[in-house]
Formats: sequence, structure tokens, C-alpha cells
Amino acid sequence: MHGSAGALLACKHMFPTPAWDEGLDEAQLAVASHGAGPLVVVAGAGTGKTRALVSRVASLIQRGTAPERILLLTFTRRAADEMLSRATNLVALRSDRRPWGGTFHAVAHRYVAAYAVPLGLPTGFSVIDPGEAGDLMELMRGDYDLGGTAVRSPRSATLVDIYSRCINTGHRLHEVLEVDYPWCKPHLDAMAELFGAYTARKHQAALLDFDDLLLYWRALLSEEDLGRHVAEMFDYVLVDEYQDVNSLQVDIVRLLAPKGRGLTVVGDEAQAIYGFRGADFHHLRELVLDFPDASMITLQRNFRSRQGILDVANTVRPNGDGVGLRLFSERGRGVKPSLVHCHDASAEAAAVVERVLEAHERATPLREQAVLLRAAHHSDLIEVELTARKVPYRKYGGLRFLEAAHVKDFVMTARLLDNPHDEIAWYRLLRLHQDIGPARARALVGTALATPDVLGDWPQLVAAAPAAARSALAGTLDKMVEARSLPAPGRRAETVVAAIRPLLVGRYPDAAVRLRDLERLAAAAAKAPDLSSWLAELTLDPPESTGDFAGPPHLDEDYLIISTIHSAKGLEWSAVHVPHVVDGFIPIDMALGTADGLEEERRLFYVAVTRARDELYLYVPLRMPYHRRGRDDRHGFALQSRFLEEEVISALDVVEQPVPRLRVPVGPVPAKISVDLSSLWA
DNA sequence: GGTAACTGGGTTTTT
DNA sequence: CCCAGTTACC
Repeated sequence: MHGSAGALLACKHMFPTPAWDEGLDEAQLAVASHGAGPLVVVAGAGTGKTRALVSRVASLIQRGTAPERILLLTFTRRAADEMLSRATNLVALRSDRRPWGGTFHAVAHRYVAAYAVPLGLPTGFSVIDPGEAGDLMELMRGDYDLGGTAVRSPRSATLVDIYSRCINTGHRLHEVLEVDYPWCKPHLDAMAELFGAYTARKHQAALLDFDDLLLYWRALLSEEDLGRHVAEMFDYVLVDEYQDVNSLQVDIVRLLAPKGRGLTVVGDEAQAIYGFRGADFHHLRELVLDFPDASMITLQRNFRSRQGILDVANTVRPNGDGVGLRLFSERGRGVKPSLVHCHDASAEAAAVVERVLEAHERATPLREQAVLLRAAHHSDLIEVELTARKVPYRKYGGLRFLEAAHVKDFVMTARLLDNPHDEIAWYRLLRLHQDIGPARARALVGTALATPDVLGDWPQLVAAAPAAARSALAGTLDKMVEARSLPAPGRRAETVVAAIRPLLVGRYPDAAVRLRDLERLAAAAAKAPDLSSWLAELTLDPPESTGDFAGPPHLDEDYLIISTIHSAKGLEWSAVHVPHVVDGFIPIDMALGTADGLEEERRLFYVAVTRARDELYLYVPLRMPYHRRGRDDRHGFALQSRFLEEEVISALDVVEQPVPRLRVPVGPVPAKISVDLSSLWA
């Protein structure tokens, strides 16, 4: 079934060249034509690892593997979709016979939904995001001595982070607190109790958080017979970005590919940027050690960037870890990247926009350029400047569409149709009504959960509500009953929007805009097979930019990309602009405390730099506001980033951005000017 | 006891 | 922009 590389070469002389190996270099070809033994590919940035993976999938199919017996796990759904459609194009497959692919979480969801019954889960379970997990923690933490402000106690978002870290790393709570949250140590016992109760309460409400999806998938795979059956559904498992997996994901991979058979992982330790989420790049090394028969292929020919950019990248690249990989360009020297010194943050914003427009003049479209930032709000001033100069842009990362209050209102209300046990959804929906605050909502949630079929029997819930809220609540519930009776996802979603419309109109001054968002969302839902799985997928893979639901972009539409470095992973642009290359921003101040944190910041900088194909600009403002936002606009001197070591700077062309000077326009001067205040005291 | 409206202080990265 | 804390009103 698995032809060797030799047999493959022989075939090439007899048949027209198969499309999948066209233009591959030796190392990429070795990846594509590798057999079934475990394979570790160490791929530096821009070395064509996507091509190699795509070709491998195509090659496996051509060598006789059934497409549906291949599983491709990637970091984002977009990456999976892109790779799978490229691979299937190479071998011209029927669309119903495609390989499996997606993020760990998305694939987990499919399995967990399909095997809900043996896993002991209710079939109507809902998937909640970390924000909603925080809502549930918030509801509970008061009962576990973690509320109030008498003692400094962790916020609910922090509690979710800690909980999640325990699960994703497999470390015990006290270890996690010791290493990552030492200031929370006094709350150890309270947290242990809270976390136990949180797990139970989620289960009761038929809610699965992101971590649960992985936990249940692992549980399924660990089960003696069923697990083996599920794992045996795949002959090949390919995992991209393996440096960013956590130990739970490692377990899943190991269970899917016992002894590494059919396993391919691709990664680069120098691009590990998800340590804060429990990822550990050592997993990549460990795989090589654990499977002595693993083959290792290193890709270091860079097809993306000019050598000038790689000179910077090679000096920034952390040398302690990794394999001492150095990147060599296949595309010539190019222009030397610039380090632009600016007077202050607003001069920097002007300098960025100026260079964006210059590159645009030189025929680099806006969408071939990106501004990459450490944190989403670092783009404030640049956005102001872009707006003032009418440069269109789209922003990725940071505040998400799904976090917008009205979208959550809609999603959670819609979820209640299939899962009436969802107490956070009830809580949110009830709070949306006038005269129902935290306390009454809490009581009403109790009533709702105690009523066997609340939606069928809604007058009971209305009767328990305060008189002032009854008619509104009756209206909401009545519409929801109607929505529940409609099977078509589009109509169902529309009716949910209708149910909450009066509530939103009362709550948000800009309700009209928000309702339009929801109508678009409902229209998108119409294309899904059913509403509840569509909602789960929306939660797992939310639209990344605010523009994503504005309909398909025009072909000739051009806009600059603004993105966090994290969201830019795996992407590339002709020109890349990195502002704020200043200590406290890159590296960010929050990460300065630990050596590990600082190393991750360096890798982040490396990722940013290696996104550029032809032009790279780093910007250093010499003065920065003390506070990143808000009323205090005092400035202090900024320290150039500690990552800009001498060796890095020598690979850069240092430019001083002239200080903008205020010019007072001088017109015709009158003969005599006088200032007379005498009338004030007369 | 409970809700709504206002104020002042603070903001990393994401499946 | 989101939060916790305060205050005025039911």
C-alpha cells in the first residue's frame, strides 16, 4: 500500500509526472514520499512546510490511501481548509472523499458529539468559550471564599486560566500555582474545592468547555475497544505546528498513532508562542527520543524572504534551544530592512502609515502589507492615523466578533432551544430583561432548571418574575417556543433574533447596527445543516476580523492588515511593519518576570520578522506614554527593545525619522497688532 | 433586598 | 472598552 521512494521514482518514467511533486526540492520531496514510519519535520519559517505537507497528503492518496483515512490536525481551521483543498486539487478527488482535518478542538467536537452517549454526555450539550466558563466561575466563586474584595482574590478569568492550565499540562493545581501564579497560593484550598464543583456544575448544565472537548476525546481514545476502533479509522495522522501542542494534545496524538505508525509532525521550536496556554515545545524533541525509528527531515531553504530579512531573522532566532537552524534565501538579497527611530508614538504612527503608502506607490497593494503588534490595543494611534488619511484596513486578533455583547445574547439564547439546562445562557437571557438584576436572575434560573420542560411550560417562569418584567419575559419565551418548533436553521435563527429584538432595543443605544449583525448571522446559519452544531462551530472558530461577516469582499477591494503577532502565525506579506520595538512592548512588560516568558517574547519577535517576503520595517519610538491608554498622557523615554542586539542592528539600515515640526502658516501682516485688556476692568 | 445609573481605574497573547 | 464600587431610588 505504501510505495517506497524508489518505486515512486520508477513510476515517474512510465507515467506523466504526477502533479504533487512538481517543483519540490529534495527535502520537501522526502517529506512527501516518506512511508508509514514516524516522521518529524523541523521546518524553519518560510521553508515551504505547507507545500511539503500538502504534497504528502496528495502523495499518500495517490499511493492508494483512502482520503478519509488521513487526518490533518492544524492550528487554525483556515490552515486546515487551505491545505486540504490544495491537496485534493492536486489529486482531483471527489468532494465527498476528502481527508479529515481541522483544529484539535474542532475534530474533538465531531467525535465527542458522535459518541456522546458512550461518553455519558447528554446529546444536546453546548460548547462554551472561556468567556462563558468565566461567567460560570463568577456565579460560583462567591460560595468558595473567592468573592469579595476583602482579600485580593483572583478574578474569574484568572480562575479559568489556572483551571485550564492544570488540564492542558497535566500538572497539579499546587504546582501550577507555585510556578505560574504564586500570588494565588493562599487560595489553594478554596480553588481546589471550587474547581471540583465547577466540573460538576458544567456537567449538570450539559456544558463542555474547550478543555472538556480534548478531555473527552482523549477519554474516548483511551477506552479499550471503542478507542482502538476510533484510532484505527486513520492510517495517517499529520500534525502541523507541533511546537505549540500541550500534553493533553500529545496524549491524543499518541493514542491516534500508537508507536508513531503513520504519524507526521511538523514544527519549529523557535516559533513556539503558546506557552501561556500550556503548550511546551519540548514535546517536539521528546517525540524524536520516544520513537527511535523516527525519521527526521530538516527544511532550511527559505522560499519566502529575501536574504536581507533572513539576516535579521537568523540573529534574532533564539540559539539556546532549537537545532541551530539557519535560514538561507532562494530569492536574493533584496533591500536591507530598516530600523526607524521616531520621536514618539504619534510620530511612529505617522512613519508607519507613510511607509505603507510609499510601498503602495511602488505597487505593493495594501493587502500585501501588514502591521504586526504584540497586543491588539497597540494599534490605537496607527488606526487613528489610518482613518485620518483614509487608508482602509482590517484588524485581526484582539476583540472578537463573538465577544460583542449582542452576539453573545443571540448565541446563548439560541443554545437554550436545544439545551434548556444551560444555566449561564438562562442567566444572561434573564438579565437582559428590565428589572431583572443579578439576584432575581439567579432565583429565576433556579426555577427554570427545576421545571421539566420550561419552554413548553413557560407561564410558570413568568409567574416567578417580578411584575414589571413579566410581559417582556412572556414575549421572549413565546418567541422562543416558536423558534423551537421550526426545524430549518435559518428560520430558527431569525426567530431567536426576533425573540431578543425588543430587549436589545431597550438595552443598546446602537441597537439598529447590532440587529443588522444578528440578521447577517442568522442568514449565515441558514446554510448549516442544523443550528446547534453551527453554534458550536462558531464558538470554536469565531470569525477573526470584524469585517468577516460583512459579506464576501470585493475582488478589487484593498485594505491594510493589522494583526497581533499571534494571529499572524503561518501567514506572510510582501511588506511587514513592526511598531513598538521597545522594551515593555516587545518584549511586553507582563512577560519580563521570568526567563521562560522572556524567551517566548523573543520567539514572538522572530515570528513577526519572518512574516516578511520583501520589505521589513522595525519602528522604535524614543518616547512613549507611561500608560498605554486613558487620560494620563505623560511621556517618558522609551528603551529600545533588548532584542535589538548589536548583531541585529548591523543587519538593519538605521533611519532617523525627522521630527515633525509645527509650521505656522504666515499670511499678509496687518500694519499694527495690539492686545487691549482695559475693557475687562473698566 | 434589589436594580439602574454613574464614576474612576485598568487593560497580553487564543483554540 | 470592561470591571468594581457607590449612590439614588423602588
